[in-house]
Amino acid sequence: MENYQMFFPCSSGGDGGGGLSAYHHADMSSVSGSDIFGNFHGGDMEVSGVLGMKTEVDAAAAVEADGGGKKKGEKKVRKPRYAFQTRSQVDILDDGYRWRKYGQKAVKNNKFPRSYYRCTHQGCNVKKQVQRLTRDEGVVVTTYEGMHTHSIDRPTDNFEQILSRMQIYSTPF
DNA sequence: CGAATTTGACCGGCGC
DNA sequence: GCGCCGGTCAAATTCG
Repeated sequence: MENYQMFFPCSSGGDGGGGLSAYHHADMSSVSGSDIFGNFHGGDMEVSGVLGMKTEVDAAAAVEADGGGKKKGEKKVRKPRYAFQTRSQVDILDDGYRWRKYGQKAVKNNKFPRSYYRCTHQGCNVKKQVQRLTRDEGVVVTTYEGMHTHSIDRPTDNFEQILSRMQIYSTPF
């Protein structure tokens, strides 16, 4: 009933994301290694269509207000991270939600800074990251973290509409 | 006037 | 134990 926030419910088993596994911030100290999505399209594998997505369940800290005074034994709430790689020259990939930029940091492996966004909805602690690939400025990686607990504030007709919008921004020459 | 955005500083974790 | 990197928050500013 409340699963329309998922753009792509295709995160089901099947592939299990066996193709994409480059998103690891483990080697933050090592210069060569944290090439996020660097080899993603480095070879011949490029985003032909509109986006390349990777779904991964990463165990992270649980930061949820329980409202019940004391809370212990927090269940391992995995924070699903969804990375969308889109080909667009503009970083304003409006998916229909309201985002508030709360930080911007530059990455070593990227000459472009990474933007941190957060959902402005109360109780919706969804975070979004937007990063541009150094090798391809036309490629924007949007990483969604968390799940929206409210409906979209924008008239989202269909995925095709969003995709169409993305294509509009993407001007292939 | 209110909300959103910007930039800087601070904090925590991990590595060495 | 110290240093470095990444991430987040906070205050000030700007735009609508």
